[in-house]
Amino acid sequence: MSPRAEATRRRLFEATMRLARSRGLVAVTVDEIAAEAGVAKGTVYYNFGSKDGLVEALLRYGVDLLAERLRAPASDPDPMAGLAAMVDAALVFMSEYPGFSQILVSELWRAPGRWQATLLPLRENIVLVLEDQLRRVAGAGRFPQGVPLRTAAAALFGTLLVVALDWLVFEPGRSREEVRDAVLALLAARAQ
Amino acid sequence: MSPRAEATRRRLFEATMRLARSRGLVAVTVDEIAAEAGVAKGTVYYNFGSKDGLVEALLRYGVDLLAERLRAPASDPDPMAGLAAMVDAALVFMSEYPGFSQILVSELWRAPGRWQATLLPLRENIVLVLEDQLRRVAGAGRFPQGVPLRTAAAALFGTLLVVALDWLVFEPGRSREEVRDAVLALLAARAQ
Amino acid sequence: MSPRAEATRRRLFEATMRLARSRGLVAVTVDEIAAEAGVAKGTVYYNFGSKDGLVEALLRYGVDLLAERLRAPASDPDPMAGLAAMVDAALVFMSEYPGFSQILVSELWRAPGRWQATLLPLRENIVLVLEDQLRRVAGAGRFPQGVPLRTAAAALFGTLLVVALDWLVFEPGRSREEVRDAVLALLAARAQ
Amino acid sequence: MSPRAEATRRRLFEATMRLARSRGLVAVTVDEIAAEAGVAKGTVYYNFGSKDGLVEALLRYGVDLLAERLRAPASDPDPMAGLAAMVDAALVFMSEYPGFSQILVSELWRAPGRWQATLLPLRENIVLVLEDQLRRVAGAGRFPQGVPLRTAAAALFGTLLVVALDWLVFEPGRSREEVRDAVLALLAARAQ
DNA sequence: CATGAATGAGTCTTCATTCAT
DNA sequence: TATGAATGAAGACTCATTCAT
Repeated sequence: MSPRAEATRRRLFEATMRLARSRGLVAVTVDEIAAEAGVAKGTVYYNFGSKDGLVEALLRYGVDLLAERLRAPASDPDPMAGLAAMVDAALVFMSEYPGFSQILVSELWRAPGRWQATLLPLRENIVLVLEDQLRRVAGAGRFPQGVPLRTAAAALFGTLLVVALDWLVFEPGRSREEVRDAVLALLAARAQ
Repeated sequence: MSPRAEATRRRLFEATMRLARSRGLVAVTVDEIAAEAGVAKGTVYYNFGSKDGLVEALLRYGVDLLAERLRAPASDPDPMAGLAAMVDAALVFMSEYPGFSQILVSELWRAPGRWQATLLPLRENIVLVLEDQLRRVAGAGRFPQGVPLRTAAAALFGTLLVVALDWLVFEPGRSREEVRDAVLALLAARAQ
Repeated sequence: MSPRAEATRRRLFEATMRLARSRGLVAVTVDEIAAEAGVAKGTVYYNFGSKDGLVEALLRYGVDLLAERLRAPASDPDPMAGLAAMVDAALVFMSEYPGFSQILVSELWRAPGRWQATLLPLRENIVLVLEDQLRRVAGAGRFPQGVPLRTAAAALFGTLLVVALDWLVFEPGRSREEVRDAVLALLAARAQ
Repeated sequence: MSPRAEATRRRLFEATMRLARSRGLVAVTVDEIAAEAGVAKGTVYYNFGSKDGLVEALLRYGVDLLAERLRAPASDPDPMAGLAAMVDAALVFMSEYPGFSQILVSELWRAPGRWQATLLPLRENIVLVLEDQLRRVAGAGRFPQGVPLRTAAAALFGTLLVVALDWLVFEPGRSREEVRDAVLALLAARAQ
């Protein structure tokens, strides 16, 4: 793909996320997306084939970016510090891309949804990163017993999403640190 | 309102929830809703005036029902048992109305959303019920310090939603008790 | 179907035939058809579901009408007179519906075409009517041997189409009788 | 024109005929033609300026080729043998270029059609070749009186087209000789 | 009261054409 | 000379809403 096309695609992603935040993917029109990105409508179809194609590529793009951000703190020697850094990284991502977070929370639990086939493996990606970290935390004896790590990781992902959105939508004045500490405090993953 | 009209309205609500579960409110058409409910399209307009009118009435109906279910366990003399019963009641509601839960998670954090004006006061209702219960738990010394009760209640509501949806969509085989215990274990409210 | 809907459909058929004559079905837009018929565009979709649906119904409508016209002279006791009357009936139909004739000649020999599945059985209908008549002519000893009746009937149908169109497009001044006699003279189906 | 360009143009012609056979000229896109011919889309515009330019060149190319094929048997000293050879040559051409034949039958009788201005003189060419031959047949006393030769030639052209298409589309198993003999038998030109 | 045929503004999509490289 | 990314006017189709019956 040419660098020019690459840039065009990224601009279409950003435009879509900005617009979908308040109205949802379905209610955003291709005309609006093209206008917001500063390209002609045909360009969307030249690059993605359809509105659905654009959405699918956007979901991949966003989730891959989030997973990459989450993976960075995994190497921290202190598991609890690493977990805190992951929570923080997630909050950073979600405040950078509130539109994408809104899209995720809207689309992730449809049964079956138009993009389930795309989203499921992507979600798996993220949950695995979190699960690995929780395993390290558990290995350090700092995770409550009785909850399967897979379940805890999935719950952590969902909780992060909704807490971040609560923060961004209803209490944008609070600092990221506050929110991060609240999440950690609400998780049982703190010292006994 | 006549009992017959009442029944028609309820059937339209149920049809809407069934259809919106996998596609979202915006993507569901009035034709489909009428067909699914077994009435003529004109009947929707006769009863609700518009699609938005139907949606608004549905949101009120669902949230009021959920709030009512949550309020019942508040009278339990043991705050922790009451909290557990509330979590359980929420899970019961969400498994009874998975479509409504999906609608909530899709619409609650739009900024600003088409139904924000309707949803915000309704959400307030639910969060307040949870906050009151958390206050009782805190009064019994069983809630970690440092997290404002309002924030904790809001987070609890979101977490309940996403954990319930995780359960219903991805692990429908698990029992409600398991899920409830996982939620309680993951909340710091199990301190001591 | 209500009489009102019936009338609407017929008007859409007539409008489509008028417009398709000079440009072909593909080049005619649904907007134009609706405007020509004096209804809103949505009415086309309410009645036929799609442009293709309209075209398919139109093909059925036109071919059935033609077959009906052709069947009338079959009862003539004189087979040659009956054949002449059939040729005449076909020419009458084609001069009444030149647009439909143009559609037929454009669509009949696509391989495979979008409406082949619809057209093939319809064409069979017409060819059978002609074949039956040729069989009566042959029974009276007035048809050359060596050409299968099926083939002759199919060829007669095609020839009628193109001769009628030659007449309507290039020599509209000639009378129908002249054209009919030319067709009959060019066919070997005349006295030996 | 360079030989290479000549080859490119011919490949675009062949691609267009292949694609237009089942869908018609209007429904075939420049993208498809370029892909089928194995060249970039820009090459079409480089060589023909527009889609219409390509189509016009194709019509000229095909009709000239057909006329050339038809002219060859005109020198046969036996007019009936020459006519039979012409019919045969036409059938050979149409079986070699079924797509072109389909284009002709679709476009020839539009009133007025997009390519009428191009097609009419071309058609005149072919009809004249046939008319000349019929004149020779009539000179030998083997053509029925009462049908103007111009009309008979035009009808013969149309009949050849539709009989050939009937053959190619509905009865591809039959031999060309059979079809040729059927055409001749059905023409009154076999008188005596 | 209820219906369903009809409406038309608004969407998604196509595709002939242009033009920078 | 050839390419293919980009364009935007135009076309197929949707769907909330209206209204005569």
